[in-house]
Amino acid sequence: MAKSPTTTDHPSVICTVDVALLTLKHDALHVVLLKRQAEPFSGIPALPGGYVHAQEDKTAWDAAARVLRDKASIVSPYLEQLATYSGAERDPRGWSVSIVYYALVPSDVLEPGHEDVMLTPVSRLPKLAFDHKGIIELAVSRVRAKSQYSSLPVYLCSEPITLPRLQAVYEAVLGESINKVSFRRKMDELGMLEPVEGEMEAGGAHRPAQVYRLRKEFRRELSIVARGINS
Amino acid sequence: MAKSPTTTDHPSVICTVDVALLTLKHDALHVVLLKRQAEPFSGIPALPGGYVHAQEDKTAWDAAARVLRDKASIVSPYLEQLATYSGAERDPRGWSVSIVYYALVPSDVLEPGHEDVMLTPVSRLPKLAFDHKGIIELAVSRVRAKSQYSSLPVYLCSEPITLPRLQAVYEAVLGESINKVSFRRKMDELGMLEPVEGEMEAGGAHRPAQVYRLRKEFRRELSIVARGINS
DNA sequence: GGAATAGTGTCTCTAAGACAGTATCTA
DNA sequence: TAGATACTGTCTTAGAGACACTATTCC
Repeated sequence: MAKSPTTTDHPSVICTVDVALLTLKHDALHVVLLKRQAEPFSGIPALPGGYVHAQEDKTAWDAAARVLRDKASIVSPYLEQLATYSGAERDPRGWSVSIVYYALVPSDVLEPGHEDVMLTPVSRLPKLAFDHKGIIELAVSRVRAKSQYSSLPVYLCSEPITLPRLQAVYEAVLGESINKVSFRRKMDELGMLEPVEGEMEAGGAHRPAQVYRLRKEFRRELSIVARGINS
Repeated sequence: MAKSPTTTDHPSVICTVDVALLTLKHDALHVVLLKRQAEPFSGIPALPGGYVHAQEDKTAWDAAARVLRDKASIVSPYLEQLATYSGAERDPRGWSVSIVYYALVPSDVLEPGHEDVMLTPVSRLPKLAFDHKGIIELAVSRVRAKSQYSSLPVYLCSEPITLPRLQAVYEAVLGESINKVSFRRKMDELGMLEPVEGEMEAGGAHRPAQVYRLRKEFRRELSIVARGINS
């Protein structure tokens, strides 16, 4: 065991972060991909990512947030660690570590402008750089699993929200229809929404829906229930 | 963006793995701790861990398996990634990444011999090196959560197993008693056990218990149920 | 036979789903 | 008023827990 106080005995590890930035478009999960500008995999779509900047980032989470800010102009999304991919084979430059995060945003915070930004349905992924295809698949399955028993999908919605729209979001994420009564019981149990008194969402030839907002306690924190939404 | 083909633009990141090795002793979860031999935190208990050896380890998982082999003589435990801890503050040597794994073993595969090996109840953790206390707490909560709806606790048992003993293991992990009928229904639903025909575990002044073994499909793979064991 | 634990049959209770009813808007 | 969707009341059904009963061993 070395006792070199400041620097590395084993410097030959590349340390990066990548972010699977997910959103909902046309009732389907999409992921943000960027065409790579540099080798390796130049020109191939990849997740937004980059080196950890030890001088600048306090943690890998901060590095992921910086990547989102710089490459997608996203400022404070729901951002959580997914897993860490590592090994000698995944990057031709050498033994690499990628600490991977996933983020959820409402589609309206994505700027349409950017060149090279591809908003791609997760069910139709093209060839991707590195092991990013497997990463996205893991991210999607994680989001599906957490959506079963938590308020996670609200981060795909812009506020304020109505229960019918939120149910459509859950159904899009989970890929199956949900019983309306059960869904509303579950949202009540989650306790994350509060009605905005008197506010209704009109806009159709039908009864308007009650408007809700997310309680402050759940703006950055998930709400969890013991038994999931479907079986 | 750099295009240096083999080495690092940002070399000043320390890359390590740590393992939360958990077992059951006296019906309580315990974690294996080692007194650190070197600075920093020399003499303080810590999780078994070490540098990633880029020449030797194909992935971080392999590094974790090597650490277990070298430091605890554990050969093929259930070993799964927990999370990655990173940042400038957690290690006085500099900006560090620790890819953390957790492992479950039956207590009888732990060699009692080793000096400096402390088998410590997770409910009575001493002062620990680095951020290892928080890591252990996360590992325990992850194991508890997964045990609700999966066969994870079987990795804490040595085979062959009986249902009464397995129920005691689940109860120890979850920290609450489980209805016997429900538990047996759930084990049946998990479908991971097969009875060893004719084999009974005697050893008391009472009816002997049917002996089961783990089906081959589940030796390295969890079995999952949709609805958890308790509510 | 008595004590102890293994294993099972069955009733109750809770929670999820089905379904239909009422409410409230536009055209 | 017709049509559409929001919301709610309530019945049905499925799964989890309670409890008691039988089974099998040792003493």
